[in-house]
Amino acid sequence: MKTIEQLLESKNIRVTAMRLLIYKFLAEKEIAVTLSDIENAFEKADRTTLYRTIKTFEENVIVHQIDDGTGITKYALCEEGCNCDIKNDLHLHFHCNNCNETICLTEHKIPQIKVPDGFVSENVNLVVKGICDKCSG
Amino acid sequence: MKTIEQLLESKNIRVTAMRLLIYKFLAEKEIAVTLSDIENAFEKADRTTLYRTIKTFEENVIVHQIDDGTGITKYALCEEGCNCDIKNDLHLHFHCNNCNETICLTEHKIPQIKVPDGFVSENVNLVVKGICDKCSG
DNA sequence: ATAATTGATGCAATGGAAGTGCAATTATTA
DNA sequence: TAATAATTGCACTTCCATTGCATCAATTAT
Ligand SMILES: [Mn+2]
Ligand SMILES: [Mn+2]
Ligand SMILES: [Zn+2]
Ligand SMILES: [Zn+2]
Repeated sequence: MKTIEQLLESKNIRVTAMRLLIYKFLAEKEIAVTLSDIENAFEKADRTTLYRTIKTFEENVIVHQIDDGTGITKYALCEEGCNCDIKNDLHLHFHCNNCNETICLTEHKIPQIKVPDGFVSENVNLVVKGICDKCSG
Repeated sequence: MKTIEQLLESKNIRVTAMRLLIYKFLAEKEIAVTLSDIENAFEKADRTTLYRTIKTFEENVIVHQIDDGTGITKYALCEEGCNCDIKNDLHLHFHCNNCNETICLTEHKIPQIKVPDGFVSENVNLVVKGICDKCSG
């Protein structure tokens, strides 16, 4: 079990207070967050710093981007040992139409999708919308 | 085989020159188009009119919206007899990473996606990215 | 036919999110 | 300590989506 510091160092990312805070924030949430979610959580910090921090995380496969169709990009921590950079490792995302939260269903791998002759599938984005467990209870 | 006029009238949408032109434009294209694609095709017309026309079409299930992950909303005509408003009729979309075109693969229905207990699936967005038939040839 | 009403269009402005240039600050290395 | 490199903050920009309001056109009522 790596510490956050070790994780960052292993990817040659300098350990800064901001990066640790944002990482912890993401780790505590179990849902995908937008940049403005982060912004609201860290009002003292500048938006650009938050933006660049999350981009640094993204480039280094610490978080992955989620396009859930709301038009606003969301981010979530990659799982231990996930291979978000490798096309076939993609998992399913669920967007709740009631509470508007988006979560990673990391257990649910995306089924193989057949495409017509001549088409080459490189990667797949699958978002299921509906009512989440908390809202359907 | 309905004329465009009949289609519009059947949905209580007034037949205007602009609406006919935009409908024909969409019908000629076999790919999904952005608002600025339409804008470029009708430089004399105002963007707002084009925008509202497409929104009118969307509300009346004449076109459907496609979120292919490029960040820009695209639109395509609904098929004859399609039920885009009914959740299970959704089809697959393919986005080409080479030519950047997005097309409807209307023949390819989305497989049933299982979600965990407590979750209710209402609708699914599935976008496959890769190389299209024209670009892979 | 004319007036009243409703809807369509055009212009201007707004808002939100994403992204960039540059200067200032902070951390690392020489 | 000095030189260097990376991070942060501020201001600004761009792009797309959306709205308010005035005007214009079409439909309906008188
Ligand atoms: Mn995820
Ligand atoms: Mn389609
Ligand atoms: Zn919910
Ligand atoms: Zn292509």
